[in-house]
Amino acid sequence: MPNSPAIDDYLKTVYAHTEWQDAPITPSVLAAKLGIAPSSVTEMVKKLGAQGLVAHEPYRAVRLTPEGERRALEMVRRHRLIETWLVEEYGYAWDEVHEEAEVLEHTISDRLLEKIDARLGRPRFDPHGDPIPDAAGVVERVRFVLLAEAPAGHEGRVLRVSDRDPGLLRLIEGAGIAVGQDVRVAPAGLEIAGTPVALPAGAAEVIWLSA
Amino acid sequence: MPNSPAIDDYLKTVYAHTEWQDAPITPSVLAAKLGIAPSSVTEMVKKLGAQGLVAHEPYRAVRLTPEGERRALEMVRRHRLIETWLVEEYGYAWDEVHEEAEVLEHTISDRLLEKIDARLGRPRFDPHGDPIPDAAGVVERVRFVLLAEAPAGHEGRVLRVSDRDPGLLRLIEGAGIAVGQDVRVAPAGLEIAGTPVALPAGAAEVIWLSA
DNA sequence: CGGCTCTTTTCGGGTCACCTAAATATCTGC
DNA sequence: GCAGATATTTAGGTGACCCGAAAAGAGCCG
Repeated sequence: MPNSPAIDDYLKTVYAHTEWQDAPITPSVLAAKLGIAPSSVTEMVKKLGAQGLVAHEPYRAVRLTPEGERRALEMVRRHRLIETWLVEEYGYAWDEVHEEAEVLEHTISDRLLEKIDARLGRPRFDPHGDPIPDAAGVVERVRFVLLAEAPAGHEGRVLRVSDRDPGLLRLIEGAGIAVGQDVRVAPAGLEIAGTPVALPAGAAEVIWLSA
Repeated sequence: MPNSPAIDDYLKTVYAHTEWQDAPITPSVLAAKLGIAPSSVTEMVKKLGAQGLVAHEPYRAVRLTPEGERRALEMVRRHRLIETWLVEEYGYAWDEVHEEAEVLEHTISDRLLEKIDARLGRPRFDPHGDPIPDAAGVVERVRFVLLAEAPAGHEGRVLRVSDRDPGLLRLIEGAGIAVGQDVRVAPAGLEIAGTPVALPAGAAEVIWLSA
């Protein structure tokens, strides 16, 4: 059973959904994230099930099998390594890499990917703070809290900013927030080194802090 | 009329055929080069004709329209720049780049391609000696002879070695022949700096010399 | 627990790029 | 200039992946 770009995208999306929260993904959410009709998801999920890549009972959420997860991690690795590479070597800003990586992850050969990985010094996190699985599919796990759910007064480091919305990413960057920064959760925003910082609308839903 | 990888491959292949010889390509040759059935070519050529990319009357050869050539040159540029980049930056050998470039040429964005071009210093020839069209589609043209058709005693520089057959490329490299070298055509092979060099079978059909 | 809503699936279709087999046009040698 | 060989086109499919409309299941509220 050979893979295809479409299949890889499904697996990656299912995986990504559970990476920073625990509920498994439902078909409608999967459809929304992939930008396709729910009926198409039903069909494809059936195929993935037949290939042993996902477990799925009708009208229930979709989960990856171990083999499905293995392949998903492979794609996540590709995506994040490529994003890192575009930022480090080609002067892309962290909010500009997602789309290009979305395409290249399907077409760069294993060989080139390995050279890229080596050249970057086998990075363990991408520019958004997401961990990059190693070639064996092992991922670093860190304890985290979503900013929207962190109590006021919580102190931590900005671990990750979701790369789903480039516009929001730019606003967040404009507000002076960067991955790796030490921050403190204020009643209505963040404090960086004691200085309060106003957050763009929706930002608390895409910023993760260390626990 | 959006492009597709398939369409781009047709245009590029039609263009490539007339680049180093003059007869326009026939459907069967096109099918052979693309590795698909002749009937598929008929169908696709009809579509390309409807889009104004090729001129074709039934049972005749296929020619590019100006617009078709423009797009073909765009693809040729992509292919050759990517090949050059893989050799210069990622340590690929000149016989290893073709396949990777074949895929990446369809998926690298204009923006990344431009950065690659700039980083390489806007090269005008690729590792096989093929000229790289500039962003406006202008190509360097050089007077050339196919080795198989050069008279014994002819002296010239190795301009180009076709990249179609990686195995043959390796044999040619193994024989000590490289792009840019000054050579002399001997009755049964080549002379490099007076030393006769034996040629692998078929090599004379893929090596071009300056006229 | 019955009805209403929202989610998911089923069903019939569509496009793209490919295929094989069969028909037809062109070319070549005599 | 005609027969046979060869090239090309037509006709009828196929597999991926997607769609919208309609049917069916699941969840919830009174």
